[in-house]
Amino acid sequence: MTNKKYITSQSFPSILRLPVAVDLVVLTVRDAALCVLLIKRGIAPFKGKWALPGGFVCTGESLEATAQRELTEETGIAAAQVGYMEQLGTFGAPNRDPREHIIAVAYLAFVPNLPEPKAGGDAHFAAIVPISQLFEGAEKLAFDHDVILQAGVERTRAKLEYTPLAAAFCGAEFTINALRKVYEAVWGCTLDAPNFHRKVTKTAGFVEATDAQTSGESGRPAQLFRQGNALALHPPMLRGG
Amino acid sequence: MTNKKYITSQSFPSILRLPVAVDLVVLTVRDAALCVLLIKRGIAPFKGKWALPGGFVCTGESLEATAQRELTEETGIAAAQVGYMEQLGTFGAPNRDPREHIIAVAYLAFVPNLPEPKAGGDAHFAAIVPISQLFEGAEKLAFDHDVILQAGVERTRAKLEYTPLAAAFCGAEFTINALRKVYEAVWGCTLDAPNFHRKVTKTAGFVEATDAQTSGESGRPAQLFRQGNALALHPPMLRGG
DNA sequence: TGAATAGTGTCTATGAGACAGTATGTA
DNA sequence: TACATACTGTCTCATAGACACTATTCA
Repeated sequence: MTNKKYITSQSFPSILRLPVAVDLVVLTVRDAALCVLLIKRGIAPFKGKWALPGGFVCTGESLEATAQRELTEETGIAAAQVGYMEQLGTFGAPNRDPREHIIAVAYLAFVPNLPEPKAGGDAHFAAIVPISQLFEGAEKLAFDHDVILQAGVERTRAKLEYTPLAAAFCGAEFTINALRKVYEAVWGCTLDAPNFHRKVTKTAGFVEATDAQTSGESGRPAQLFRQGNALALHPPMLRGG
Repeated sequence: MTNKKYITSQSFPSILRLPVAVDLVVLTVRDAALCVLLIKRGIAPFKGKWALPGGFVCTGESLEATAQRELTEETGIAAAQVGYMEQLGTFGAPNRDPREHIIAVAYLAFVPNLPEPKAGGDAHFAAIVPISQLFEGAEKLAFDHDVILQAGVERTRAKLEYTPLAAAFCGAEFTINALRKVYEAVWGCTLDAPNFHRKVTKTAGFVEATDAQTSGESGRPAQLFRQGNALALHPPMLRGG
């Protein structure tokens, strides 16, 4: 579709039109720490700064399609590797990009522990960085990506309370112990292993047992589970407070 | 700012630009029923259909500013009357508007019981309609507004569980009974009045007592409360199941 | 006094949390 | 056998829910 054709298909000639970007908060748990996938910017503005991966909505494309496309293009993560994805929020301050007013729709994705990312097609690098390092360090992300990342982390912490989505950080099959380590990484606390085990296995729809067990490791083999079919946990997990 | 100047300020000449609308899900409780404020469309498409109020983002305007402006322009509700407002989500399917691809950022607002709305400046009518009537009836809202409204109602039901925002449906001061009726309207159930009273008054930051009481009504006067300063309820309200 | 609404007491069942104890694997 | 990890039992305390009961107003 040519630009000319696009222009002539406009129904509101006088209405403001804005570029719409989709930015991704891709989270994973690595070495017992919640981490985010970042891209080092190769061009101005914020050249050399870390940023969330993202890109612009194209003609005829839904927001979800843009998110999936950018995930693959920018980070090399296939759709099948993504444990969960949802819309996080939309950020539209007129000055959030120094070039012009750009609307950013942020998506939040949970992926199981990843291999080191390969850089995408462009001349930029991807890295998986612990959240704690970003919040402690003085280094700011590009644009308003600190705010978006913070929103993503808080959404994630809340999601683990009332949904079974912690399993989205694990593979298809996982032990209760692995699930507990996800909670501990995301919430930044320790949980009592026996009580956690009972709570998870007795909450309807949280996990379902498979026929398999772990083997070859030290200690008693652990039962393997799959994510259950519940959309919400009744009652929810609690983090005190 | 002229259109010419706008065009020359673009930094990405080849990038798709889309109209960005803000649509409002304005909810209130009236006659013990959760209701939404709707506008009857005066122009095609969907002429004569009910729709959510909304309008386009203007130059230099944030999403929140657009939401506030549309609320006042389309419904006559002043900012001070709004109990609470938050972003609900963004809807961007390419075919959601038959004219062209339009991104809609939806906002959710809670307002205390309203007077009958006056029509806005345009030739359209506003009405406050019970949610139950919309979900039962066969009549569909314009565009994808049924989906947006559904998302708003579900967000609201969830918000009442873990925040003190039910108070945003009441005035500045309210009785515990009035607060309970908000819960009953939004959740569509009945709650035990004595237990509700104890739960609300004993949860830190949910409500704070004022010096005032009701008077002139039948029965024992009721203490008046204000919304507390808690952002979240620990532990949350429960709706069973 | 009676009706109406506000608010408290109290009993029971359920679940969270602490932590002792048992089960089952590897070295 | 020693050790490591998985899992279960059990006790205590806090809270939700049911519902009897008391308090305070108006007619």
